[in-house]
Amino acid sequence: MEAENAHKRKKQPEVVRRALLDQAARITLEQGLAKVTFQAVADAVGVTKGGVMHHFTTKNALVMEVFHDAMKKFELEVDAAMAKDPVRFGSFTRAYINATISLGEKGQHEFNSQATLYALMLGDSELRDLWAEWANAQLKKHEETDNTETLCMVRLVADGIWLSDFSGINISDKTSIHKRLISMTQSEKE
Amino acid sequence: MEAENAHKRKKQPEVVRRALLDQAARITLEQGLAKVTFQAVADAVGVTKGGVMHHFTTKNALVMEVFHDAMKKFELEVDAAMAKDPVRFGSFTRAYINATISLGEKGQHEFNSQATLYALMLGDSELRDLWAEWANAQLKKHEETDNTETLCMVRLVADGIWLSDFSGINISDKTSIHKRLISMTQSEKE
DNA sequence: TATAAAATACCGACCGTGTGGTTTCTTTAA
DNA sequence: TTAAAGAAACCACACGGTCGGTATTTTATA
Repeated sequence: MEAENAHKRKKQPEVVRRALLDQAARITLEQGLAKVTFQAVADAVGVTKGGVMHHFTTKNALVMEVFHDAMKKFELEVDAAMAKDPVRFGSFTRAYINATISLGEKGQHEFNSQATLYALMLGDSELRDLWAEWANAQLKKHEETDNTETLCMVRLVADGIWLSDFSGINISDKTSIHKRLISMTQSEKE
Repeated sequence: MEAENAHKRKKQPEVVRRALLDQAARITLEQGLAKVTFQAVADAVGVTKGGVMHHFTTKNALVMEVFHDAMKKFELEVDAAMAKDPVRFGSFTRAYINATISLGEKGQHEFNSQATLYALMLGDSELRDLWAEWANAQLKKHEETDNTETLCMVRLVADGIWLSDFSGINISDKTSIHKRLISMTQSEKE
């Protein structure tokens, strides 16, 4: 996607739109919500500011779309993982921690949808409300299989790990904790 | 602190400075780092933009001071709690969760230093580095009494709870979880 | 102790820049 | 040929930052 050919290149609205969403999400993760400007997103995709605004009329609209996109991705990821899980009890929590904790090599921020969600939500109180509503709905949706206190705590640890990763704090043995969390989801007694 | 008397009022640099730091922290918590402008802080304290800039030459300087202030407060709070704790093992972790989790009535954001730290740090990558360095140092400082995996997980739960509170997600019984966390810090076996 | 001088605290008008947003024009696909 | 996709040149405004001024404290000196 070169900027040089300028607007002589082939028109691929869906491709451009996808790229805009992806790059906006990337900038959010790497530099924070404040750095997500029309110009920055436009530059990242190789398009002009006007081009971005053709797809997303306002900045708020752009951010909202990125947020909804990440929510959708996250939900799909969780649902897919749950579908593959033979055990019902705790299946949501297991899917949740796998989607939240990135076990790759540390140092570089994982580009997962949960991280995008958090980074967006933490920087904007309007999004925070949206997020809270959606997250509470998710919890309700899976309360039949995942409403014990232990499972709640397991998810909270996952959130804590994400926070640590995001801010660059050392966790001695993430893999070991991950295993332990998984095993905690497998005994039904409280 | 009235704006009307203009600059004929009595000069109280320390009082003004304290108020500026406090209000900047409050705005950060309630509206995010982006809304912390010279003008906004000035208005909140009842002083002019120039007045703010007399105390903090640049915005970065202001934010840094707020951050250091919150770090200091948090450290004092933790150290004080540890000093009162008769048991050595896990004392840092107990102090940490008490300083992090606010058990007050939900709905309104607790104005604690840990929350300020997180809200600031999450919105600025430079602060994130500072934070990571400091937090890692804190961990090292207390590794003698608090370096087991279980204690680490307990602290991660506390972080997760803060995140949930901050974003407005329901946690069924926070008090119960809190008790359980405390009890988890009291048996030394892994 | 009285008072002049120096330093400090604070005000308010101003500037440059970058941002979100508007408008108009050009290119391309249907 | 027409409507969508995108470019490009704008605009208004809020923000960070500068500057010169004024009132108040503090300090130095007689």
